[in-house]
Amino acid sequence: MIAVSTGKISFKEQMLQAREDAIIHTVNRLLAEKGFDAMTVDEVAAAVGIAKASLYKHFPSKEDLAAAAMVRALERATSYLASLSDDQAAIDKLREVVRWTLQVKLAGEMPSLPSQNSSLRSTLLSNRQYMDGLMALSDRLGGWIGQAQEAGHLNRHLPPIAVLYTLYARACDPVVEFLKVGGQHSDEDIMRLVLTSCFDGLSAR
Amino acid sequence: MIAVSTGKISFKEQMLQAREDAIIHTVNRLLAEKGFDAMTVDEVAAAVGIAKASLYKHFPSKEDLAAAAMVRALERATSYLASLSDDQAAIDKLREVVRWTLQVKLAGEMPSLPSQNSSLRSTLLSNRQYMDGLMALSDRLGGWIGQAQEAGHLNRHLPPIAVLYTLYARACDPVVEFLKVGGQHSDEDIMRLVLTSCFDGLSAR
DNA sequence: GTCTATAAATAGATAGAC
DNA sequence: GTCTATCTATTTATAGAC
Repeated sequence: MIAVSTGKISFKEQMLQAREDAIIHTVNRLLAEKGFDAMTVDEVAAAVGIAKASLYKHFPSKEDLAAAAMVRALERATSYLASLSDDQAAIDKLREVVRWTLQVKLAGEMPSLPSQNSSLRSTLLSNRQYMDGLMALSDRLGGWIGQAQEAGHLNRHLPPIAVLYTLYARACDPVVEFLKVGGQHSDEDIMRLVLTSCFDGLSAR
Repeated sequence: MIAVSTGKISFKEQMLQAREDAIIHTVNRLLAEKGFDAMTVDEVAAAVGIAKASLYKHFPSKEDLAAAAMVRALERATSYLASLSDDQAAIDKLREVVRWTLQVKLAGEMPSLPSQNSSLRSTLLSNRQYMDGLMALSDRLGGWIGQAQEAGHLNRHLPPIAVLYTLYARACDPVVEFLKVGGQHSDEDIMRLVLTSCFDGLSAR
């Protein structure tokens, strides 16, 4: 049945896809709000408005729910990367990526997972979509990091992998939440502060 | 019964204290290893070698166990701060503090708690020892941050509170773990890299 | 595929004897 | 205070009707 589809089947598939989109959106929000451990499957089902058993027809486990949300997040990130003009210097694109990350985070839409959870970890490692998405993202960022180092814009003494990890870490930087709950700074302020400390460091220049 | 103690009572109290020390040490290790959510009270009791019910005679809840470990960690930090010479420049003391933090972390002895957990959060907020210790530590670091800014060593455009949070965040920086599991860098390398990106930033100088 | 109802397992906390 | 045994609540996951 390759390349054959009736309108009815397509419609059904669209409905299915739409529901899964809603599920993933809810999971994404809950992962951003309370994290993987505090998020319960009952909660997800209730928020989506379907029975828990129905949820398990779409995703075989809680870990797979989280994985689907992470795949979606990676797609959003990759999509944003593609929107950046090739005319910009690599260092500027990297700054823009971090800014975008902080924006998503401040909007409460950045899912974050505990790096210690082993069952979650193995699910992610065996998820091809996730691993491929992560590799694609890392390759692209890695390329820009190399370019920025060659151009003398990024510290050449830092291994590219360390730079990459440091950029990724902005997606779960607790400084953002701390400053936000402090209430003394606007979102724009927070982004500026974190961007400054990330790229320029704490020391005076 | 103030300032009165028999040898017997003192001995009993010493035994009690020793046991609680062992409990706190175990909790500290487990919090560093697997985090608060993954740590179970059964596990703590088994590791200490006592029954779970006995554990609950010492600490009324899992949250209080974690709080006790955090108080201990704050004491260790404060003790380290006190060991730093007043002759050093404030900026150097701050660098040393971060280096010490990374060392403890790399040794697998830095407990870290989820900032989202609300029951844990309220337990910590109502724990006087914890709050006092945190305040004392923050005051001291805050003083050094101010001095370093006045001396022109720290970026004056960053609010001291943002600097403080950024320093605290090194205690739960995932970059450290990522680089460590990568296996390509020694602990000394990792400390150098994280210290560089923290104080000097990713951008070239 | 969606539902209700329930299984199965886990974990925080406690009762009561000693 | 320490123990064994148990309670209670929660949560992941599934059975089975429709």
